[in-house]
Amino acid sequence: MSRWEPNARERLAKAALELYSERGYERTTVAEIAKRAGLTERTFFRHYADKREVLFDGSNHLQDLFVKAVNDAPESAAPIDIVAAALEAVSEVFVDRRAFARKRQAVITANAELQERELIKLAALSAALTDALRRRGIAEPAASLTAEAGLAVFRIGFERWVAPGEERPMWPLMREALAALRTVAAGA
Amino acid sequence: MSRWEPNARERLAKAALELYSERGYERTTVAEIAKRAGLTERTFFRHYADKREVLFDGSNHLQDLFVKAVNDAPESAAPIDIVAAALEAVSEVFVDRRAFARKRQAVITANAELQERELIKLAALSAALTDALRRRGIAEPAASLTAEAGLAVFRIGFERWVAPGEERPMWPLMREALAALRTVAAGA
DNA sequence: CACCTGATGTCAGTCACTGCCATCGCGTAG
DNA sequence: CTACGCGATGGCAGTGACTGACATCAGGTG
Repeated sequence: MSRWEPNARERLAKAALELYSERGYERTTVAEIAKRAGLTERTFFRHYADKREVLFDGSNHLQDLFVKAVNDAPESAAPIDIVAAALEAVSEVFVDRRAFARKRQAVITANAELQERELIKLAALSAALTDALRRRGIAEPAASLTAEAGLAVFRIGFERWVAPGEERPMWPLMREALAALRTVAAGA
Repeated sequence: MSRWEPNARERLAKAALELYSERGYERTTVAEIAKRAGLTERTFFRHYADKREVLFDGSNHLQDLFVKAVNDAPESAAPIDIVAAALEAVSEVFVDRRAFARKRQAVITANAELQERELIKLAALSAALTDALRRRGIAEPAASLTAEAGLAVFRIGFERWVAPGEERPMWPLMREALAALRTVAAGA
């Protein structure tokens, strides 16, 4: 038997989400999170850079997924179709995660600091997408705009997917948002 | 003669930008900013909610401008043309502010926390634009997407406008980015 | 002249976050 | 088998952002 319980990082993330849900982000101290996870405050900061980051562990994974999907799109695809393919691939991964996503999103929506962190994660994702598109030979500013527009679609689709009462899977919602973007940009 | 020097708020903003430029945001303490402005730390926090906000006093003004321009666009204009009109109106206001904008932007670019704050200000702007578009009868998700796409154009245009060496006025840069968006979204 | 108001100062306190050093079970070189 | 180093953790003091409560005082008001 090892000296410490395993999965310290996961225990911290779980404790944090619980506490943020129960009494709100601001009224939760890092010491409380650590205590619930059976650890100390100092150890929390060894696993997560700050009190917000504990909610954003999945961001890197999402970014990798997006980039991989862009890389895997057919050679001949137009920028907007590459983005569509990436959105479809990413949508698959969220199957069975709606309950967790709703809980997490409720916490984030209730606090401006957490929204800031979410926005910068999305901005990093946008930059990674832009890079991936440029590596496929798409020039600026088309690469940036495609990434930005694609993420706008993702945000709106995700927002609807986690909305209370919504039960459709993610991909159809993404497809709807994408169609709306095409219409708007065409000048309708 | 009054008891205190006037324009405390402006003095704080000026001192903050100077210090953030000189030694970086992180290595500047609020006490130092207050001291340079001839005030105390406590007074700083009476004028600005936090250490970051002192760089974002102009955000509300920008948002008002955007919304007004949307409201003033011709009745018959399509969503994307409303956004174009707003971008043109906003561009006028930045004439003669390039030096200040560059200094401020350099500080923000050098620090992740400041970028977070900038992103949430832009998100608030996006929400305000969405509202304004909806009040003009544009339905969702077209309103959101138009606002998001419009802001993507603004970000890219602004980025180029403050880039070193760039001397063209803002509006032509915005027009170029807008044209690129149309092309991308059309599926080219 | 007495009173009120608004902008500021003072001070103590909380909490996020960091640097430094100590602890100790475990694997491994010798 | 033993000594040694490693890795994850704890303990602790310190800095700095931010807040709440109370004091101060010039100038306007009745």
